[in-house]
Amino acid sequence: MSQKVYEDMLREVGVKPTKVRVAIMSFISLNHGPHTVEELHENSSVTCDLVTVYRAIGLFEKHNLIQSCDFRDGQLRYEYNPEGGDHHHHVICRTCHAHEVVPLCVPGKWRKILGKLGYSNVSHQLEFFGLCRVCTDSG
Amino acid sequence: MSQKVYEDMLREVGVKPTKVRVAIMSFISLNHGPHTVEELHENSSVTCDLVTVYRAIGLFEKHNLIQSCDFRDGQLRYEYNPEGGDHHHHVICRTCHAHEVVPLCVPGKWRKILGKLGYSNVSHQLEFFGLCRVCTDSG
DNA sequence: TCCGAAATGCAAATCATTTGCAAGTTGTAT
DNA sequence: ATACAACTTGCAAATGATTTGCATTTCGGA
Repeated sequence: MSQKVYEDMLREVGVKPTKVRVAIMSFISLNHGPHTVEELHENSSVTCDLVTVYRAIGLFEKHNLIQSCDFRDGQLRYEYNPEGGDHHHHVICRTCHAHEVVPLCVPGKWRKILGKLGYSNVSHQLEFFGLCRVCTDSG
Repeated sequence: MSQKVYEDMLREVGVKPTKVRVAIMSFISLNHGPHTVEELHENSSVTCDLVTVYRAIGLFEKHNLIQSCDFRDGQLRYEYNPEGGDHHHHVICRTCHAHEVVPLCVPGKWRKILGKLGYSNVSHQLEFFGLCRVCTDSG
């Protein structure tokens, strides 16, 4: 397979492409939707300790290969961080925790502002919280 | 004092204005900057159990009186959620955890989009993460 | 004043995430 | 090839914010 793509992806940011890391990176790249660490652990094509998954995603996130989402349900989720286009966020129901994609992202010009503040390598985490239609009606 | 302001603020959303809640609400309204639960517990003008603070902010957040910020350092922070103007977000250094205000917020028109998705009572959580000047230089 | 619902304090549980350490793996230079 | 040093992994245990259960207290309305 083209493991190579993911190996290179890791090498590019200075992360040694071990078997486990490549497997997780591959899974996260190919499967949409933010995944819990548990999910990554269960579904990646390589068997490893849960701790190893934590360590891998820690690295990935540090190097901006993935981004985290906080649905406020006690565990973080992670999602592939595409360089360009497909960036988006989520809206989560405060009551039933249903969630869906919000096809919006913060304006590009904000990067400039953050640059002026002296920050480099900036990522962001944005989630919307509200009451979904069902919960609005029944609440 | 004009405790009354805060009592009314709570009553308006259907939260019984107990002494503790009013004290916390008052503190959070008057003191800028996101506060950890610990900080609220220590600095509010009323002595109460830490658990009570958790329960109070849980209520406040549910009713959108406050918003949470996740600096990714293991504890959530909370901040007064002003109806109109002063809304803003933060940028946090991934390395040294320094943080400062980013005087930006998501465009108002997004509310409409979220409304169309069927969500009411929408709030959001937005944080930027990057490397501050110091850490960029030394890293 | 009395009653019942809601709020609080205290103690203990929960549970995602982190850490320490020993063992295994990898790349590199000899 | 071989050996070394650095890095990665697994396992077990710790950490620490947040939540939960329950008995007691408080508060507003009858």
